[in-house]
Amino acid sequence: MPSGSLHAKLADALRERIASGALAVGEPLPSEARLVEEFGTSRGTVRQALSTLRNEGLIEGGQGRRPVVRRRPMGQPFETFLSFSAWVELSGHRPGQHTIELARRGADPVAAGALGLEPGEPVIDVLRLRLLDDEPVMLERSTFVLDIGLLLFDFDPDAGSIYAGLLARGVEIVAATHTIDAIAAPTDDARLLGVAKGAPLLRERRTARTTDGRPVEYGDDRYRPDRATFTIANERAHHLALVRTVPETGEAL
Amino acid sequence: MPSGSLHAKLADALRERIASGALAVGEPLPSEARLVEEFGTSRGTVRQALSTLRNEGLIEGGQGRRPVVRRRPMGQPFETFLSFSAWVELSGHRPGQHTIELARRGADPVAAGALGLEPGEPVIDVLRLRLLDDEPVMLERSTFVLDIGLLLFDFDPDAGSIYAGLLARGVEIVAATHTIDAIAAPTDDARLLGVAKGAPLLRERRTARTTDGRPVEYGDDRYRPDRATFTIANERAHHLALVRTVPETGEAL
DNA sequence: CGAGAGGACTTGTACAAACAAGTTAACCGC
DNA sequence: GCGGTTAACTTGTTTGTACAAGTCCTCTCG
Repeated sequence: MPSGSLHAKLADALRERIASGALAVGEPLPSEARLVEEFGTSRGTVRQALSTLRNEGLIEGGQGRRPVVRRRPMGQPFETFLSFSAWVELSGHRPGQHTIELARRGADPVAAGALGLEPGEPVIDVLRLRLLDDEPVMLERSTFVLDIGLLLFDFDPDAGSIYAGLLARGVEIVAATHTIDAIAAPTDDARLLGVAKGAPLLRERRTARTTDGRPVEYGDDRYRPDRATFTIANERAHHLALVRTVPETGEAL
Repeated sequence: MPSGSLHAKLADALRERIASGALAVGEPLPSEARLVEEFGTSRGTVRQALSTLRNEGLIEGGQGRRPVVRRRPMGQPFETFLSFSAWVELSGHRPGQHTIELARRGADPVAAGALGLEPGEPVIDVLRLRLLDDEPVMLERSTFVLDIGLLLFDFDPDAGSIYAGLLARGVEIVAATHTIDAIAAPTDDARLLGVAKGAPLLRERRTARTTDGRPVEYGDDRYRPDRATFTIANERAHHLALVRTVPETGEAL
């Protein structure tokens, strides 16, 4: 998808070469002069494209030395973090889901606070059990504001990602705030996830917003910590990237 | 600290104005033409400085519209995430620590694996109880490679940040990988942290590296989830920022 | 054989000019 | 008064040129 401007097309082309492996990890990129020759643009445009890739963390290097392809492209943080299905597939496993409840009711105080509503205002609640290779991994409680949540009745939530379904209907979620902590499993959650009551669960609470900054979803996801963890890689100056990872099996609780 | 190049100095100057409040949040920056006039540079240089600030997330804006100062500068993610002391102080609380053990012994298999050593190779183990307003919040188990760890005997670990002490001795930790999950508190940990045995703890395991990529520390931090959580804010395209936050008091476990 | 000088190559910085495209506000006509 | 057009202003894109500074290889000299 060439995004109009020349430097964007050039950046896309180079990204493509890196993704396809035409430019291997650790390998130096063609020199700027070479790229100028190949793409028929000016050096300024080439440098603008390279600057984009540098900001994305795809390449690194210093003065006098050709930039090299970075070790780990570390994926698309946003989509990966937002979508359970996308994460599981990226991990090489098979995602699944079972919708336990899809209901319209009054908002509970916590969700109402996060969504900027009054408690009791009508919202759409979704309770889904998420599976990884047919085993329960996560219990997802989502609360959507009414107009967005009503769209959920239009498609099958068991089919796949809710976010993908909403996106197809024009609802674009572009920002979210996540809080991660740990809780003891209540009786109901323990039964659904197949763990003992009181066992530690990894909890991620989420407020998701659309382009205009309006919060449209409040989520409370509870993971079996032996099946899912969160991983963060950070480097000084260069920004953070966060992805969920599947811990090695056989790890003791 | 003007970093030599003109565009870096210009970026520093603008950062300074934002930090000092001379450019308030939400306020538009001077136009590029205005900055050219004021600093006596070319427009390309001005644009390069603005590009830097944009990448740092300090400003945002689109074509035809003057860029505006962003809502939250969102701090220094790396230092904040690395240093317990810095985080607590930033949260407006009083940090404290009590070193329980500082020992030289053979590396256990997990730490050895993370540090690229053979199990049993000599390492330096540190066990510290971290306090927030005099109450225990986190139990920190760190394993340092021998040459780095020996430096710890030179200064008082109870005085403050180990990272600050190491930095003063020329050990610069610039990258780390963090894994977050939840575990049930073992008997010893429960006693030290003042929670019931089996209570859920938020665990962060960490491998920290120096400039050359060599892993020098493996850490296992266990938090009381009612006193510390992890928060992530992400926006599409724009990268992630992560900070630890103190949850509101009185929140039920 | 090793160390150092030199030069070719590469990226970083800075300036200048011109046009494209989006935003804003004033202005004019109805 | 209201709506649409226009014009000024602003940022985005692209090209061109020149020099500075760092890297890497080669060649020479001791």
